[in-house]
Amino acid sequence: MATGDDRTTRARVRTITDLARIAGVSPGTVSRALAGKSLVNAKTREKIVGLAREHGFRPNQMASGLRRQKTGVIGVVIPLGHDARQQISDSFFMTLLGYLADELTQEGYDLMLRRVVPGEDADWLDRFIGSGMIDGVIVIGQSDQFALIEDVADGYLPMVVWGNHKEGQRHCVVGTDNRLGGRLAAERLIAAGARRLAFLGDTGPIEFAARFAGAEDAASRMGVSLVALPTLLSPDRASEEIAAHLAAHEGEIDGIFAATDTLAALCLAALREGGIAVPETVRLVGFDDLPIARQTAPPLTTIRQDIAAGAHGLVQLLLRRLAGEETESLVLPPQLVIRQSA
Amino acid sequence: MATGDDRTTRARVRTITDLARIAGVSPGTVSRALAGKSLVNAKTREKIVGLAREHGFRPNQMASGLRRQKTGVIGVVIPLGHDARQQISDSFFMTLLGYLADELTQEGYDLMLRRVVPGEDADWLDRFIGSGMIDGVIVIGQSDQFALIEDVADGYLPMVVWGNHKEGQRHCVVGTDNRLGGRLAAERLIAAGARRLAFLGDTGPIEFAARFAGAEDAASRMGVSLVALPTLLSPDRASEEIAAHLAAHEGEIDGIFAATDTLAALCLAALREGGIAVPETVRLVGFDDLPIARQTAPPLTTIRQDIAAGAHGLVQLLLRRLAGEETESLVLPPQLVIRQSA
DNA sequence: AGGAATCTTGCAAACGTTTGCAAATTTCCC
DNA sequence: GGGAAATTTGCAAACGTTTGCAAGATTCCT
Repeated sequence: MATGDDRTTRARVRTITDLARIAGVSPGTVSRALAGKSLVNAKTREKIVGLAREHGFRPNQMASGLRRQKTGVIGVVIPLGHDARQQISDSFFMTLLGYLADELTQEGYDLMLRRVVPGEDADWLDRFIGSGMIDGVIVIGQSDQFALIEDVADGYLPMVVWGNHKEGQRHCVVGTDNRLGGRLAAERLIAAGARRLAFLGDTGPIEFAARFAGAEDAASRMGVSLVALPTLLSPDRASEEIAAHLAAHEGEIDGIFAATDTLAALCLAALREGGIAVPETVRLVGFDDLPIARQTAPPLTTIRQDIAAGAHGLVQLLLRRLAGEETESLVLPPQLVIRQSA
Repeated sequence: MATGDDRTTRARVRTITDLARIAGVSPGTVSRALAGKSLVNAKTREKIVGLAREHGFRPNQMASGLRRQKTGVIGVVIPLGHDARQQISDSFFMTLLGYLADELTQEGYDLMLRRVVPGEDADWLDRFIGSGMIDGVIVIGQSDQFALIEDVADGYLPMVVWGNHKEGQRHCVVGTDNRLGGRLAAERLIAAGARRLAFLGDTGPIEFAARFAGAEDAASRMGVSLVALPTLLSPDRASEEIAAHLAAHEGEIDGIFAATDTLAALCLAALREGGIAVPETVRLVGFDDLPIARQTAPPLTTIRQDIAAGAHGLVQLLLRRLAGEETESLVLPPQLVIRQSA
């Protein structure tokens, strides 16, 4: 057996031409056989496929990509607006990335990942698209690059973005209805007895701004107060910042809507530290429904984003755009998950 | 201005030949100019680079890759041994992935991500390597594929694996000294007053087995007992399982070493549920030092893996292997982080 | 049996870069 | 000013695959 293997494997077969020589046919035929085209005789195909397997041959994707003018690779890019956001956003974006990997694999695409810092590289999106390495691109998070993305969208069809939907925008986006989510959160706090609300989080990023706006909608409709407690979101500083906010508003707040479960968890720790009972004294609602939401004490009431559905939507829309179709954006409904913090 | 732009951009310049025509030189010269080679006259280069920028031209990476026989892409593959492990492993692996993305970008490489289920696709590693799309590969986690990875390592140099180091193995691995970590955990539990220890986690995966072995070392040396409480690690079932374990060993255990912070967090919840005081009645130590470890109540004492250092090591070793060097494995020291759970 | 219709195959030209080689140009030195 | 040396360019052949076209086999029908 070993000798047999040695003999057949002796000259490594790396190209379709090598295989053609061994099989006694032309390279074109091998190509057609391996591609499973119907233009090749069944017996010939069988023989070629057998030989390919035996020699562990796989056609070179680069050459194939070059010739066919498509690569079978989808680019996934995460713009990091300010470094500070990076760590906080990780948990959510990374989970989304995992689902994306699964969805794309299932559709036969590979995934090329890039993190970029737009500040250092104004050209990030064009560069990725122009590289010729990817058939389409998924942008995870608009960060502060809304305008640039809009520009690119005008001349480049196969792009889908995870983020917030804004009336009349030109790029195709998939995302949760943040405003509705914010409303649900505030309504829950109010239903749980809160009358003096606070929003914990930076209102700069567009998604967070929408969550805040939704909360404002509910608060003003129900006639309760709402104050914004901006945080830098830098993971090291967030804890102190939150504690400072809580101290500054001691006794003036009885319901907190955190922009993110991660922030909510930190907030919960700060409240515990301060001896403030949750949910008795202060009610708390998070956003995302990350795994951590289940594991805090008490478990977090939160607004769930359906990450799996989001990934699915991103990929399906992208596929249709790859086929040349102009697609609409997709706005997913958030869902209130009641646990024990509110 | 608009007219000027229109005129120059009129015929989209997509290939190096297009640009050559405009610049009045040969394609070869353009190629050399853009590559920054010294064989081209400074003035010519300047002109060409200027035109390239003006027209937003970027050389096609596929063609370049094909010709140069290198792609500038590193494959990162996550084998999912059994589906069950997937979700639990996410938190740690995804963080590692983030750091890898940064390290690789910094070195000028792109990252191609693949998740594979070895059970469904026995050929996963060869297929990735043979695709011709990547210059090297980083495997995140050995899962249950140790033997297969060893085989591949014999014939393929540019591969580095995150995982456990085993005496005499042939593939280059970067990872934490799990056994030492296990010892540190057990020693901490004992120092905190525990005498009847338990290990919470599946001892199947090789990393976890090593952690358990390390704990055994310490336990037997110090003359305390240690029992293994295997868990399936499927996220839905884990909670119930842990609760069952705790109930079964009620009062017989005063120190728990959880294989993972995620498990430790679940365990903490179960203990709280059962009204068992931590760390007074039962001491608890986790592993990884994930962000969550800081946010539980009480915060977790845990064994820290330096993920950033791991990512750095993986990339540096891979680079040396790409240069043809045979490299040794890299074993990183774990670090005990004392918080309040033990 | 003879030709039309259908299958299979081979040929050769792409896909867009890079690069060894040699030709053309410039610079330098005596 | 003349030739050697150095610099700058162009030419054309790769890299490994796919695919339109046409030629060669087969099959089928009358």
